[in-house]
Amino acid sequence: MSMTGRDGRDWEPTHYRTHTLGEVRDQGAQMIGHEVTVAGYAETVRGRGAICFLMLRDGTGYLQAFLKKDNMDEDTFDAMQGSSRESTIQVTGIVAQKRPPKVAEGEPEPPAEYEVNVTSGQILALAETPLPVGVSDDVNVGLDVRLDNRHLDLRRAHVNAMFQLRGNVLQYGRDHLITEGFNEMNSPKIIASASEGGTNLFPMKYFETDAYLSQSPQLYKQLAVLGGLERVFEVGPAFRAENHDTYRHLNEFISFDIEGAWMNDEDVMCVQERMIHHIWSQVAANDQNLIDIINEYRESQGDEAITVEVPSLPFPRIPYCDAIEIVKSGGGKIEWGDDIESHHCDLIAAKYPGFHFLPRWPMSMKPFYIFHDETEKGSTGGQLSRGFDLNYGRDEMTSGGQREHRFEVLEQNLRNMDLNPAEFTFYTDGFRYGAPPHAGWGLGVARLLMVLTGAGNVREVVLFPRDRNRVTP
RNA sequence: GCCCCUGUAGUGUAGUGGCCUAUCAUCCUGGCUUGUCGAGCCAGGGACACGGAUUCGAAUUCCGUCGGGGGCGCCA
Repeated sequence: MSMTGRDGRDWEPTHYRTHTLGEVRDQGAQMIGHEVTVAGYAETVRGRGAICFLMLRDGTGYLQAFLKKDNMDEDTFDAMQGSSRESTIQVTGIVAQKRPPKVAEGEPEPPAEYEVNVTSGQILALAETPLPVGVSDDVNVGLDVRLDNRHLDLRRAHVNAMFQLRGNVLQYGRDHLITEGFNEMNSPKIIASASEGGTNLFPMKYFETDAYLSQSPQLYKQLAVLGGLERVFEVGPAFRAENHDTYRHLNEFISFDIEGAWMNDEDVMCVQERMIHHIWSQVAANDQNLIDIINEYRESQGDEAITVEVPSLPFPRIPYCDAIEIVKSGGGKIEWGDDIESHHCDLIAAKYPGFHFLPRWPMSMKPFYIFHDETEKGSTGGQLSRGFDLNYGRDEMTSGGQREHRFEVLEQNLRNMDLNPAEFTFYTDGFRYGAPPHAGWGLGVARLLMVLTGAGNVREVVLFPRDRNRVTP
């Protein structure tokens, strides 16, 4: 005997239950008269004296347990009738058809529903009252209160759906990269020095030595490629000690990172758009139930429903020089060599609201390890690079590029940026013994989820976000 | 780091110097109810972030502290 799990597959029964709630709900017709043991959270407890209705919830759905004082031990009955919302309860009983609810004259009869007529059971864990976050309350709880009580927030249907979707998205991304020959790897998160210039590192003590939390797997995935793994990817955390406080930044975030040998920037942009296309296609094909749950909540809050529109390929490419012109013609103040800031992105997004690549940034704006072709110059004669971003609307999802594989050029790039090559040997040493041309990118998983779920804040789609003001829970 | 906004029961809110012994919903506690399903009915409970100032009088005005939100920079 197996039971039907949340994913629709057969699960082995466990010590605490013979069936899932969704299974009894869906297949109750064939189960009438059979004894089942189920368990779940008590979402509501409606008492009527000598009878009691317990609405149980597990990962698969809802099922009503019907308790009658005459049918069971009286102390057990009283305990369950007096239990608080969100307590976990196990019941054993006989599957039966529910009595149909009263319907107004002329209304159609609703389809048959099933319940468990309880004969025995126990409270597994009683919930304290009151709940800091009402799981089914019709109030709009603030994000900070929710994050302080994420374990309860997660019991809410739409929140739970978002994180199920997140897990699926990671799986679809992995699946796609594996079909393209990428090998999953893991890089160290404790490092002795910067693996990528620019951002602030979190210092830590590694025994008697100073060390840092890794800000990026950049160097390590390159070394793996140099070593002949050819195509690698990693899904892992990056840590950045920056004092930003916006809807799209965290100090710890998960990135989807790839690196591939014998590839240039255009090659890995193609990998990325195929991967995103695959993720969106799979979500559209498999996860409409989760999207529906999210939309049910959104509609209750007066928010517009989200739809999964699979983006068409290829994504538009808007080279930096063209992007500057779009910003200028939209009234933005910008010159060649300036960074494209958020308010500039708004102007570009007006023309390209979906996914779009911004390739060929000025070399002067990119790190020393980005590849450049000396024949590629910008409209004012500045050196262009093979670095790119991927934006969705105004938001940056990815940055990536072809990497410089020639040792001498790496050293020259450092000198051009007034950096001392002697201080970057941790990076450049890997390139002394020959290196294939290669390229890669890092994609913010939470930012991708924001697009997919319509979340207005990256914290919505990160279980336990870490920002400047939050290290707990 | 800079700029702007904000802090009222467990949660979400009303409140603009006296009508506040502070509104409403949800919630919580107790009681009634042998078919509820947004259960119902009855009774009860719970808050002005903290410290100072102005004033006859402060939830309301001002200052400080500590929280929270938004924007910018930078980034994924």
